[in-house]
Amino acid sequence: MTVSIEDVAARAGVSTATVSRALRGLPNVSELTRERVRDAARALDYVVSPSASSLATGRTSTVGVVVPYVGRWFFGQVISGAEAALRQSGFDLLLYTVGAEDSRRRFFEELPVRRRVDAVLVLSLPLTDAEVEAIAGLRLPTAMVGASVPGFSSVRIDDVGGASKAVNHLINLGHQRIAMIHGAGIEPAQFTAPEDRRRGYLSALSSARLEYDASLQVDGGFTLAGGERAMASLLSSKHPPTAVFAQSDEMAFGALRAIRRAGLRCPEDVSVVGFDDHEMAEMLDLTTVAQPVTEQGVLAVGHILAELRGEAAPSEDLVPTHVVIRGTTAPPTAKPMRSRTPARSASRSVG
Amino acid sequence: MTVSIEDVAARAGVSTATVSRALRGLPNVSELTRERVRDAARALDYVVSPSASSLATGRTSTVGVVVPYVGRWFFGQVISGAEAALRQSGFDLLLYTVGAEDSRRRFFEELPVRRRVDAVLVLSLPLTDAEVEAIAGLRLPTAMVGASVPGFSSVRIDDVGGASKAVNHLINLGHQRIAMIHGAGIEPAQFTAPEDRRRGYLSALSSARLEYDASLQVDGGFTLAGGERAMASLLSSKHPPTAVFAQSDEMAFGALRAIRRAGLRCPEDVSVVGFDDHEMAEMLDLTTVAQPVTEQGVLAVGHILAELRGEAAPSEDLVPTHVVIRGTTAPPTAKPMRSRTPARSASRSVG
DNA sequence: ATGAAAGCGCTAACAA
DNA sequence: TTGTTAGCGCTTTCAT
Repeated sequence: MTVSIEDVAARAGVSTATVSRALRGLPNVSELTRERVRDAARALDYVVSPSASSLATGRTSTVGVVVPYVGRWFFGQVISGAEAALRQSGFDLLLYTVGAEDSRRRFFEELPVRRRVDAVLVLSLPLTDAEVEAIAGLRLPTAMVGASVPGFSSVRIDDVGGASKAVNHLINLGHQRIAMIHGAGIEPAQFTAPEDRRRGYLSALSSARLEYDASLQVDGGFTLAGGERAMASLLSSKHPPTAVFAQSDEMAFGALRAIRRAGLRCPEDVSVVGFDDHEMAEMLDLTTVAQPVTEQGVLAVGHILAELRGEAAPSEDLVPTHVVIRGTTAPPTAKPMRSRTPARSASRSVG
Repeated sequence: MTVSIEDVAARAGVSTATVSRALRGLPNVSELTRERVRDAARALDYVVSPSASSLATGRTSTVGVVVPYVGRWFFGQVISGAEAALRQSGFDLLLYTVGAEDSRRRFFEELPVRRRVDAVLVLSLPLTDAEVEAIAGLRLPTAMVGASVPGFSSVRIDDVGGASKAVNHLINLGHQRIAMIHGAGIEPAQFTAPEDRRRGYLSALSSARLEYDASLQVDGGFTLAGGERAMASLLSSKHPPTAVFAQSDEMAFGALRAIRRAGLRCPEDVSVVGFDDHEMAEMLDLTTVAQPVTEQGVLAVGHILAELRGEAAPSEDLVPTHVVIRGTTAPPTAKPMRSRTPARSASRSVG
């Protein structure tokens, strides 16, 4: 029923070995034979059986991509980049979504990628030590995006630099009380973004000799709702900030909503900077720190392909970010926001 | 180096056939032997070789998922649902992104899924006749999401019903001039959503005996920017609508931006309803038509699994939608928006 | 440059 | 219930 290499060999009048060589473009095949084989293959509509071929070679031409969620903009973009790069090199992409706790546990316990893939790509997944060990036990080229683990290739953005750029932007506008909505929760150590972004925040503040106020740092759990809660709590503190740096755009969106619901305006009453340049950031006119996204997927694939070719040892990429200035940041207004009564409105200067 | 079924057989003191049977849970294996085999396998950390096994069986335990883009919320959600359902049944998911024109062409020409998958899932991809034929030539169980092709299983939402619900909501609020931002561009015939949603729109209008005005239908190309342009053109027409039904949330977001930029307010000046219940719809307080998303992926997988088991012929699912009322819809205000001067505001009656 | 043949690791028919 | 054995379709020495 299905046409095999033997059929092609018969039709081309050569051995199966020659068909194999000819079709894979190996040298040591005369151009004439190669052409004849190609014609036969085309005529029979022949396709190699990947299973037979990987059984024989031990290679699968497949890369496993492990990701917490598809469906979140960021991951989707990175996957796109990775897939394009893989496809171009003749690799297939096997997807493993491990966002849910049980699927995650199962993945690392059973390691379904075993024997199925030549390499692994782990996207933005903060791994526990045990998980790192499980992956390492695979002894497969592995690259991480958004996390850095010794012994593995990784692609990350310059979180420290990005955060301080964001905060510097606020400082340059004249803000002095700058809060941060962070996402440092119970995440395992490999997820360095929250800590790095905090370091960037702190270093920008201290360079500008601004006072350090621990109460200005509040957890938003990297979610929209969390960002909203965090902002609400900042707005109801005794001495609210005039500007907020959110460690992610989603939290910034939540912050914007909290501001709106509080009857305040952004940027007039509070400035907000996000981080990511989420697809909706432009829509919401959010000033934010942009990072190359698709590109990170491409770079990560570059690492594993190089390792597969035996060309390179694991290495790390740090890709740059840049601030995109939009409408949610402005100089602080002259009067404190808690006195927004009509009577005094004349006392306010813009910018 | 790698442990094979023979090693397990040796250790368990049985034949490889028995190991195979025992591990796959086939009957005709005594519980005692099965246990011994399991122990041996566990002790040796044995995993079957998928390539060997599929070479022998002809099955791959893999399903190819073809999608225009990952990275768009909707597709990501559907993929999530599909992946979970597949994983649960022991299938792997091979991802094919064919959004770019060249990757799409390559996919349908070379059909890289041949010999690699047991079934195919096509997500929200309007296929040309030639493409449909290519897929059909695979002779593999195939399911479509968001499109319906004779001979294939499909899962779609009730676009007609959803659209008319949305428009009825506006009508019930008292609107009379209701525009539609659609996405009927050059899409191939399989993508029925734009046309179905238009039918729902028209039927709601005619049931309410509202006049038909072709100039109220404008193309937004299913993108945010397109929606913005479409809204801008509606707002600059001689007789602007008081409400707009956008065929997708993304276009609705664009419409909201156009409204804001025009210095108008939503819903005071114009009401807007979207379609999808995009993750950002809540954030933007957009009234919209919600559809089950993840579930469509699950249902589609159900179809192909049933076909794989030989249990069912291709069939179609039509899943229901419901309107989620949020803050972008309200009764039309008493005065026409082009005369937003206090003097004339009394001259208009509410719906 | 080409061919013969031995696997790769499993499954499934058939025997026992 | 278990074992024997013949493939599944390819790649890769090793000869020629």
